[in-house]
Amino acid sequence: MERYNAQEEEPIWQKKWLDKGIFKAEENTNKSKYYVLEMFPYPSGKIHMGHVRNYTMGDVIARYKRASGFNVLHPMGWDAFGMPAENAAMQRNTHPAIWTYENIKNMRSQLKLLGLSIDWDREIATCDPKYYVHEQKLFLDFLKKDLVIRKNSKVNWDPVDKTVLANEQVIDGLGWRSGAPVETKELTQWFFNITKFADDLLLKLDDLKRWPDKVKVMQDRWIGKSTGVKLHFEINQKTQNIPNKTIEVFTTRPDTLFGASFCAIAPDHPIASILSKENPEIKKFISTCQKQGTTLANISKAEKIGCKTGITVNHPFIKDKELDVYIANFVLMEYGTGAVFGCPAHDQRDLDFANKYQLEVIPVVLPSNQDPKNYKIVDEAFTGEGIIINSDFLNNLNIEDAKNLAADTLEKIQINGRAQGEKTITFRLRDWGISRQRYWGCPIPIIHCKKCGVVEVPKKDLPVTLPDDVNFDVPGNPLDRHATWKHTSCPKCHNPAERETDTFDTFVDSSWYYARFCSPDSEEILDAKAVDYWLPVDQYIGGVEHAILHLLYSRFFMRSMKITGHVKIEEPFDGLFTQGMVTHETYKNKKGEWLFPEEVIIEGSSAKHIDTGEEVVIGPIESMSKSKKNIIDPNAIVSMYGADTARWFILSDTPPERDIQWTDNGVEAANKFIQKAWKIIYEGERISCQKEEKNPVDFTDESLHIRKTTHKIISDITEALDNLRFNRAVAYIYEFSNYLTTTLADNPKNIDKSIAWAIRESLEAYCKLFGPMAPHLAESCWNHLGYTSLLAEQPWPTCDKNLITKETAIIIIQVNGKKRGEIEILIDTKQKDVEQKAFNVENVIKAINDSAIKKVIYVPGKILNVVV
RNA sequence: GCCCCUGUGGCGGAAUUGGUAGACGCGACAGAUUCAAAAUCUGUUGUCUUAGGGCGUGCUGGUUCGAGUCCGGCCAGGGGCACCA
Repeated sequence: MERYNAQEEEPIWQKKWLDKGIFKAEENTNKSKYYVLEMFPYPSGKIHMGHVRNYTMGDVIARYKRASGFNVLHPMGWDAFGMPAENAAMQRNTHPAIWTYENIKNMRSQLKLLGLSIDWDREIATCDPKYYVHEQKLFLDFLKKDLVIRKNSKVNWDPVDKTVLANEQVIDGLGWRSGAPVETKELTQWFFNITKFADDLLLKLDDLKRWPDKVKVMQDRWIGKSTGVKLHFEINQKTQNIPNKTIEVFTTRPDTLFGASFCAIAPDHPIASILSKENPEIKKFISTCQKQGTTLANISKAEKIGCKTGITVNHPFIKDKELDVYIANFVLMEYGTGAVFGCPAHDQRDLDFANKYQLEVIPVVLPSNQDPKNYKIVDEAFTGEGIIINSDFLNNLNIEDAKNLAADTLEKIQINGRAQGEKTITFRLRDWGISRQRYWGCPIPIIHCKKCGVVEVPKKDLPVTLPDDVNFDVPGNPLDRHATWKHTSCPKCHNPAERETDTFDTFVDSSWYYARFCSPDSEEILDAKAVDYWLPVDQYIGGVEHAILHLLYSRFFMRSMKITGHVKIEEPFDGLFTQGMVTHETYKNKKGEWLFPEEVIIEGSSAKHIDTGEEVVIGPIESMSKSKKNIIDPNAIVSMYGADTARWFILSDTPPERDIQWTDNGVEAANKFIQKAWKIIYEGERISCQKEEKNPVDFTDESLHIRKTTHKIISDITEALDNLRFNRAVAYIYEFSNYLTTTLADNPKNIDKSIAWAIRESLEAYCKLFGPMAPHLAESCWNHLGYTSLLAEQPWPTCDKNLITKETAIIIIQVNGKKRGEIEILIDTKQKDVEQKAFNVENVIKAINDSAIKKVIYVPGKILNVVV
C-alpha cells in the first residue's frame, strides 16, 4: 500500500469538481434551497488561518447540505473597498485598484487550494463598478423613501495634513502621520436613518432563533431602548443672562425627583458653549473634558468632575428649591438631551459627583430591610427596589407607581405655555453616518448645484465611477482635488456644478452583498425571482467582531430594501454562527523581539532559536497576529500536508465558537488520520464484497454488529453536523476508524458473505461521513472503492432506525446515589423484575447490608437507585 | 465602572430533559517491529488506597433518591462597551 499523497490527489479532484460544475447553484429546481454564506474577506493580500477556519466550516455545511438533497448556494466575493488600499498606494506608489485586484488574484488562488465547494461563477468584488452601480441606485431609492438624511456631524480633523482621520488613525489624540493634535470639525454628511427602525430592530431580535444569544444581547444593548420622561427645568433668570428659559433633561427615574440635588449638562451642550464665551474658567474646563475623549471604557473609572455654571434651576415639585447647574464630564451630548438631574442617593455616578462637591444626598427609595429613621447613603448608591420616602405626594408608593405618578404630574404642570414633562422613549442607537472623505470607496451619486442645491445623479448616468488618474502624494481626498472629475454640470439646470467627493462607508458595500449573490449578473439591482428564492441566508458564519455594526446595518438594509420593493422579507440571516479565533504560542528572543514559529525549536518546556541556538522565551497563547509573528501560513501547511489536513485540524477538538490553538502536534494528528483513513479503505476494500452487490438475506451476529455500529455512527455524525458540532463529528469519525481497524484485523480474507457486505456498507458510509470535512481524501477513497462517480455527488448516508433501536439496556444500580453495579436487561423489562435482578448483584447486597429499603427509583433504561 | 461568557486529567475537550464523569485526540509511559531511528502497531494513563474501596468537574452553601448539569454567595480567567441618566 502506498501512502496517501495529498499533493498529487487534491488537484485532480479540484479539477474534476470544476469541470463538472457540481458546485454551481441550480437556477431551476424543485429542490429546497439552502444558502450558506461566510463573511466575505477583505483582500489584504494573503489568506490567514482565520479564513481557513471560517471557510472550512461553511464548506462542511455546504457539502453536507448538498449531499442531504438541498440546492445549495455557496458563493464568494471580496469586500474590496477600504483604507488599506489607499495606505498601500501612499507607501508603495501603486494604484489602489491595482493593489486590490492583485490581492484578489492571490487570495482567490489560495482559497481554491482549500478545495471549497464554492460557485465561483458568482464571485463579486465591491470595487467593481458592475457591483457599485447598483449600490448607487439603491442609495437613490432609499433617498426617495426618506431613508437617507443629511445632517452635520463631527469628524477627526488633522490640521497639518488637512484631512479627515478615521478613529484608528488617531493615536493618543494625535494624527497618525502628522503627529499633530487632532481637532474636531463639523461637516455636513449623509446618514442612513437607522434610528427609524430602532424599535423594530430590537423587537425582531426575538425572532432570530438561530442566532447566538450573545450577539442578540449585544445588539439589544447597542440599540438601548429606555423609557423615561423628558422634563424642562426652569432656569432662574436672575442667575445668568442667557437666552434659554429652560434646560431639558431626560430621566428614567422621575420617581427620584425629590432626591435631586443638582443638574448637569454635557461639556458640548449649547448652554455650555454660550457660557464658555464669557467665562474663561468654563472654557478651560470644557477643553479639559474634550481631551478626555468619550470612547474609552477607562473613562468610566476616571474621576467625575464638574464645573459650576452659576445658573440655578427651580425644582419642579418643591417650591423655592433651587438646584445648581454644573457642566460635568460624565454627561453625554449624544444621548437623551445632553442634560441630567442628579439624584446622588440612587445613582452611583451622581453620588461620586455629589461627594466630591459636597452636595446633598437625600434618600428617596427605602429598601425593605431598612429602618427609615437611620437609613443613610454614604458611598454606595442604592438602585434596587423599595418604597418611596421623603417625597411628598409620592411617599409610600413603589418605584413603578411613583414613576407613573411623577410623570403624570409633570405632564399636567404648565411651564412657558407647555407641559413641564412628557413620557418619552429614548434609544442610544444613532443614525449611521455613511460619508467618508476618501477615494477608495463607492462614489455617492450626488451633484451639488449652487442654484438647485443637492441634486441626484439621474439613474441613466450611473455608475458614477472613480477616476483612475489620481495620486496620493499629498494627504487628503484625491477626488476633492481632481482637476476634472469633480466638475460637472447640474442635471437640472445644466449650469456648472460639483460632484459629491465623499464616498460610502465600506459597511454599505457589505450590507447587501449577500442579496446580490442571488443574481450577481442581473441588470437590475436585485433579480426579484432570485432573491425571493434564495433569501434569507440560511447559515451565515463569521467573526464575532461583526456582532453589532455589520449585522445591524445588514438588518437595516433589508428593511429599507423591503420598503423600496427590492425584497419581501426583513431579516437577512436566518441562522448565524460566530466562530472563535485561531491562536498560537508567542515567542521572543532575549532582546525581546518577536520570533516566527518556524524560527523556533521546542524542546520539552523550553525552546531555542533554530539557527543561533539562542534561548527563546515562550510567551502566552494569543490570537494570531502579524505584529506578534505568531502566525502560521495556510499555504505552507497546504503544501506540506495538503488541504485536507489543514481542514481536518481546524475542525478537530475545539468547539467551533471557541478560540482554537494551532499546534504542530495537532497538525500531525490530523495528518495521521488522513493516512489512517486511507489505510482503512485500502485494507477494507480487499475484504469487502463488490460494489453494488445485493444485500444478503441473513446477517450473522457479527455482521449485524458491524451494521449497527455503522448506523449508530451515521446517526451521531448527522446530529453533530446539524448542530455545527464539528469537533464531535471528528471524534465520532475517530471512533468509527478505531472500530473499523479492529474489525478488519479480526476478519481475514475468507470471511462470511454477510460480513463482507456489512464491511462494504461501513466503508462507503465512512468516506461519505468524513467527505464534507476532508473532501479530497474522500474522493480518492470513493474511487478506490471502485466508483467512477464523484463522492461529492453522492447522497448523505441514511440511518436505518431499526438498526439503532436498542433491545437491551445496561441499568446502573445505585445504592443511595452511589454506583454499586450494573445489569443488562431487555429494554421493556418491568421495574419489579429489574429490582429482583438488581438485588441479586453481590455488590448491591453488600451495600444494602440488611438496611431497610426506604424507596426505589427506577428510570427506565437507565438507572435504578435504592434508597436505604 | 457596567454587561456577557467560561472554569472538568499533564493538555484540547466529551457527557440528550438532572441519571455510569473523563468519549475522542494530544502528550507521557511500557511493549512489538527495527542493527538503530523515524514511521507504524498493541497496551497503560484523574487521584489516593490497607486493593474492599475512598475522593474527585474553581470555592462554598442549598434543592434532589441522585448535581459537571438547577438555585444562592464567593473566587479566577476571558470577551464586549458609546459613563446611556
